[in-house]
Amino acid sequence: MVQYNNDTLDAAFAALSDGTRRGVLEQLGRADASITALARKFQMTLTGMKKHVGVLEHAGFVTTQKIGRVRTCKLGLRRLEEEAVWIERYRLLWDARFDALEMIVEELKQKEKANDRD
Amino acid sequence: MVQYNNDTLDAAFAALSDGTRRGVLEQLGRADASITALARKFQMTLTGMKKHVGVLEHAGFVTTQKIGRVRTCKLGLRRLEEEAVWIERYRLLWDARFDALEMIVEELKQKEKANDRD
DNA sequence: GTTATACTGAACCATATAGTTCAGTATATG
DNA sequence: CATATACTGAACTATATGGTTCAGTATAAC
Repeated sequence: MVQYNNDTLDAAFAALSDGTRRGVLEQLGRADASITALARKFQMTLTGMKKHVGVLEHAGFVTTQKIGRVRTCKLGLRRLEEEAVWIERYRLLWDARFDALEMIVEELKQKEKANDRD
Repeated sequence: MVQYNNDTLDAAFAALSDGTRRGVLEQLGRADASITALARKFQMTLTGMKKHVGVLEHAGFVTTQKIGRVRTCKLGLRRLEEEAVWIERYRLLWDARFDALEMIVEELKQKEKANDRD
């Protein structure tokens, strides 16, 4: 019934709603990194960082690969395409809405003028 | 120490991470609406919808005004500017990162060729 | 072979989210 | 005035989030 759902988008925006995770994405934009390196940089336990990476991985923003004892994290193939599209679509809606409001305001002004003439 | 935080962005992305709230934004993009109207449209109690509207309001996406017994919700002044900027910046990072990767791949290919010639 | 490193998983904690019900208050309507 | 409507707030439930500690396992280094 509720077809307003889109789990992919939910997961993506939820992943982006945490400062640490946004920081991790920016970090990985500069260079791949191990869990340990990220944990140190963001002053957090390994376990804590692992969870954040898990969230980013689940959202498709990050992929990881374990070689030996080191798990290397890198940016995934998902490049915020969908999110950008959603936001853009919303912005268009917003613009349209406020253009409409302006028209109404304009209309009211005209009516007022007409009333003034009475 | 953790300067990766940005509560505004946190609140914005968190607000967008729920399908019902994204639906409400789209709805308000078409026309202002009361809590009751939104609750009916999204098949939810008044109290539940009030909470969603509260989240959107807190994030700055929606403003409300109570006249008589009706609280009318409309799009706020915040038009996802910051979010669009963040996402765009990330996308540039992403592109740069993958361009760099491509260069490395290219480099490896060259080395391989050189080895083949040995 | 011992020790250090890097991660992993389970369990726990505090708080937040998404929803509900129920009992109000305030405002329209007849 | 009586009743219906629209919202509000408190309290409760179930689940998720962001973090921790602690006890492992697997691999690398000496």
